[in-house]
Amino acid sequence: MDEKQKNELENTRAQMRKGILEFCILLVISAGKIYASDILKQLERADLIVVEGTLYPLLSRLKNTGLLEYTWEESKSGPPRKYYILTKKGKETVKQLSHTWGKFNQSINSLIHKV
Amino acid sequence: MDEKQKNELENTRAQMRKGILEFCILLVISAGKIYASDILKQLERADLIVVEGTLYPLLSRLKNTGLLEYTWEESKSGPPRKYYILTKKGKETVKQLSHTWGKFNQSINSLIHKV
DNA sequence: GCCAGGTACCTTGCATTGCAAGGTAATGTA
DNA sequence: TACATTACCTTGCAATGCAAGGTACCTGGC
Repeated sequence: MDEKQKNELENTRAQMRKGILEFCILLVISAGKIYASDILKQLERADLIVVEGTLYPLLSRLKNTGLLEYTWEESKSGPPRKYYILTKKGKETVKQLSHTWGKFNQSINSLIHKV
Repeated sequence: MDEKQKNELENTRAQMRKGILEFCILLVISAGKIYASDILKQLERADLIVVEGTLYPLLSRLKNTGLLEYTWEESKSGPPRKYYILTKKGKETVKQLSHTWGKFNQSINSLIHKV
């Protein structure tokens, strides 16, 4: 496999990752209050590469659309942290998106099995 | 559920769709030679919304990166058609992407089950 | 023959958004 | 006080999906 193809592959993977990013972040937060740096660690543990410059604007967007809210909390070892939780709307959205995810899975499986 | 939330939801869904688009197109083509308009129909049947303005540039890109090639064929009822097939590289890539898809599925499941 | 309608391919311009890079500020430690 | 660490945030660029509009070929009715 040559360099060009590797890049193409990595690019497509990146696109997939982007697509599920927002969903994954909501999933992580749905597990309980959490702040940005820890969200990054959780996602990394799930093999999803995300960086700060992506996460912060996204969190702001999700807050502005009413899916998230946050509270400041002091830390024992550093500056204060913004702890995010899902709003009621956020929880509903996660449910809907889980369903959507299932649907896409079906779509892809139906395409795969035609081969 | 209000209008704003619906939009937010639809937006996130659109992002997911985008992410898997390229993969899905390759899957469709992997089933056998096919031309653009029929690709659109196949995707629609799998509940994936795609439009011409998205598909054509993407097909060109995939051709340029060597994943696809095409041949012109006359039609019995209209202008000639570009029939696409996967190259060897394309087939490899589809395999890789199927694997990637499985991985993302795992990631998401691991996140879901933490809740 | 000619033109209306259908089919098929393609391009332009805009808006969204992930990401690299760089910046600010609070706290802890030497 | 200086430096490191942790945490939050912003700017500018590049990629890309999509709406809208455009070109060209073919068929069938007149």
